Amino acid sequence: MNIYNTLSNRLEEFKPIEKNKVRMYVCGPTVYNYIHIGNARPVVFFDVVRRYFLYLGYDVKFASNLTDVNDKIYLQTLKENIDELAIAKKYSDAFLEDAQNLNSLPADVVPRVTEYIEKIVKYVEQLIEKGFAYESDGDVYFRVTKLKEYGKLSGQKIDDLISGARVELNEKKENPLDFMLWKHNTEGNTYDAPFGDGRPGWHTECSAMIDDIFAGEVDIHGGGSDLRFPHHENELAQTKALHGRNLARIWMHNGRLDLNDDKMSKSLGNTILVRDLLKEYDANAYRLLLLSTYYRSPINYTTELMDYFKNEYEKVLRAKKQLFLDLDLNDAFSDDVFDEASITELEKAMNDDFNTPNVITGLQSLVKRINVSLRGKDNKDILVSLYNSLETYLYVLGLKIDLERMESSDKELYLLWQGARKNKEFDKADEYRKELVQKGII
RNA sequence: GGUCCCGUAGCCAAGUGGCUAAGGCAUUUGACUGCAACUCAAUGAUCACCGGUUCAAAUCCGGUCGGGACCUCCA
Repeated sequence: MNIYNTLSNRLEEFKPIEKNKVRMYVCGPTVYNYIHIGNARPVVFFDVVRRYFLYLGYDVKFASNLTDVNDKIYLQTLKENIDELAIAKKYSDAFLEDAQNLNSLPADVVPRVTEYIEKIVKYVEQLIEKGFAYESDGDVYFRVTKLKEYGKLSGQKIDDLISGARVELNEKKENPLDFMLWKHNTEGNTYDAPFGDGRPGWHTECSAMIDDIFAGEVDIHGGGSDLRFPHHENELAQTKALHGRNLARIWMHNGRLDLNDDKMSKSLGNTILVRDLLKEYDANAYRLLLLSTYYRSPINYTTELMDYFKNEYEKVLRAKKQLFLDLDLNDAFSDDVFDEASITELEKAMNDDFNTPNVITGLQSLVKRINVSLRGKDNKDILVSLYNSLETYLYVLGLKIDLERMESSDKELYLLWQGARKNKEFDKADEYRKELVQKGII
């Protein structure tokens, strides 16, 4: 399996650090608001990455943090008139709920900054001891110039970054690029630390959490491409400084989602919240939309595009329903037969840096074969193998279609419908059909 | 100023050196059908432009034009 590594800017063959295990860490949100549909892209994409490793039989440990201590959370308290912990709780819960409604598997570990203050403080202390960080008027900063490789992940040189000219002036810093590990003078909740009351800086939490949860490098560290710099660069810098090693073998960054050709951002006010989208559209349809473009490419979200994937999803749904019905009527389910060609297609696409667009093409052709086989009254062995293959696709893509086997009375009803049609008793047939539709059977 | 990405049919989108450039939507046509829905089949590309390398380029190199990202909180 090849994965594109942002650190090396090339495809690399995936080799787990520990045999048959995958350690994944994906940056989660700062919980000061509901997430929008662009925030959902990494939530869905890295879920698919994880699902594929699970499908391959890897033992996957998946951690994704929640940043629940942050200035933005404090600012939100002013709007909502509840305290920081309540804001954090409200939007943490909302995020986890949204992720679940998007059919993403819950993370194995969900570390929160509030639970990690002590470890973060200790992390900062160690960086000070090693000379990579310094105190300045109660703040603590990371000394970027001490680390020769700073800039490697983002492909930037320190001098170029400085000449970027939009770096804020801050007299407390030795160098404008130095980033904050601990913020002393701050409004809202503060925490005790040897260098003074304050709050952790943004970047340190992930490094400290990964150290704690995985006790070493992770195989894959993921997040949106806008986290590459400065967030991930700084996480990497801290780890290099403290342990002299990388934080992750492979760094993966997903592309952005635009809305009608504009960047979607809360400050522009052109966001669509996940929870609003899901009132109108099935989560499966949105997953298809997100996965229909290669993960590193941008997606331009429009209503037309969403409607298109709504239709595409409904085709998949109909095919599964009809196939399921056919197998159910004949009691023809069986676990161990697959359509090899479509499984091979799935694996080939996924092994090629998670080429989900081609997986979806495979899904579409599978759906077509199902339709043809159902019409052609192919034998049950073929139908069940197609069914099991479809289930594999749906699992990897995280499309959730739950169907229940019919009660015997429903089976009878179905047969009555078929019989009435055969006998040209169309009034009766239409009644049966109506009832079957109501019950969601056809 | 620095770093980087993209430009494939009306639309979405694979392919990144080698048979006739995947697939889907829309369009048009046909088949199936008691009606309806569904479904199936057929239907379109000088791969932004110019030049170069090569036996061979959408794919590599140079240039032109156009669009965009990051360097600042942001998935």
